[in-house]
Amino acid sequence: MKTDKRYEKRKEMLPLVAKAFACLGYRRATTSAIANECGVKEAILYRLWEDKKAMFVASVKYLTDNILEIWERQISKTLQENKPLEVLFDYESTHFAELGHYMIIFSGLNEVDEPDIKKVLQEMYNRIHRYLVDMILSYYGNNKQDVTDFAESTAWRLIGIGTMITIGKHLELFGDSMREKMLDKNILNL
Amino acid sequence: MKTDKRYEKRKEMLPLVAKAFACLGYRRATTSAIANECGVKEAILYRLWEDKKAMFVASVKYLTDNILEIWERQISKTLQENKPLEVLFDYESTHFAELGHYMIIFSGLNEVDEPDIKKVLQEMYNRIHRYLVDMILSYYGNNKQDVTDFAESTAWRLIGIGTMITIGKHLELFGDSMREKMLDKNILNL
DNA sequence: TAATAGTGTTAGCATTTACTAACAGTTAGT
DNA sequence: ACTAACTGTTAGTAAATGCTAACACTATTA
Repeated sequence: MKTDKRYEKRKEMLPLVAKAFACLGYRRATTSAIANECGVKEAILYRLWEDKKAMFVASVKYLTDNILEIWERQISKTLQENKPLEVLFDYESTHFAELGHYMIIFSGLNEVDEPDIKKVLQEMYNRIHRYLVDMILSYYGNNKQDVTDFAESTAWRLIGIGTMITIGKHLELFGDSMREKMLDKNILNL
Repeated sequence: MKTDKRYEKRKEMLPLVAKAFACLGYRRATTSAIANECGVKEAILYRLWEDKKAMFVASVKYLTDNILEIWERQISKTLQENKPLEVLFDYESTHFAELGHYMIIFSGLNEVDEPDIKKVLQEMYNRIHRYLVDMILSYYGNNKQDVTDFAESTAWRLIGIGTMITIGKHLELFGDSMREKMLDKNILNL
């Protein structure tokens, strides 16, 4: 039926739409630029999503899934030898910002007066935060209240540090060695 | 002469121009919106600055000065009783993101392919970073190499945490108590 | 007073941009 | 084969936006 086909098509296009947003940000990713990236005409995109905002919302969701999947895969790959949190630190300290998923967030933050966009960004941050919290808790193997508090604030801090690493890379503020120092495991009092 | 008057006018308008950019971001701050905020017509702005980009660059510089001045004032106010870094922590843990100076940065990050914008953002980050590094160094009262390394990476981390606090406030991700925990002095191993 | 420079306002231009109508060709079901 | 739905393309529209020309008015200077 109609909806089935649309669903398929959306699934096929979404990575490309998301890529356009991730490279250009919300405003600069004009509908024509997105269509170009997808190798189709604008009218086709508008048959798959109601408007540009809907394309953006779908892209944020997609990229969130994407990041968590990559982390998950990376962790399970080396689960035998290392603790998850350490794997994540090692991975991110070298790969952070490689995917270029960040522009979409910064540009989205400028559009928060659109409720849909605000909501999807909240969901994204909360999902990533929850994932990190769980990992920190399992690292310490403890669920007492004060540890939970520590895990939650630490998780937010880690996301912040990651953001700064991203900005630093984007603006060429510092090099690889600084990036590694910023994500040194010592900052967790390990 | 001509330039003198222009200089005066610019100085008078700049805080309002900056406010428009800070509230709306680069793209949403249309020249008409900026002019509105200033209570003048667009043509007048274009007699003071070459183009919108120049207005933005001037605004970023202005806001950087502004932040550093506020910090400086806050520190000198309580210098007798506390160490500068602690004052800054206390101050920021309650006031962070109050000035709303952040939108201008996020929106600027989407325009980095404009060399002027990239440059002014780099300068801004480097100035703030240097300021924090000096403060951390003076806190530890030591200039050995490893301490410098620590101070530099810690300063970037602090800016990152501040950024996350800002985003958290903007997106209503967490409340005041979390903000305080995130900027707890313990994270400096004090 | 006359000439020059500066200020404020209007109107508008050229371009971009999100979005759509409509048509031609194709596929699919009966 | 015939109808109906879908796909791809063209062309275009209405609004927004960065920016400017040009005019009337005022202040300044010679």
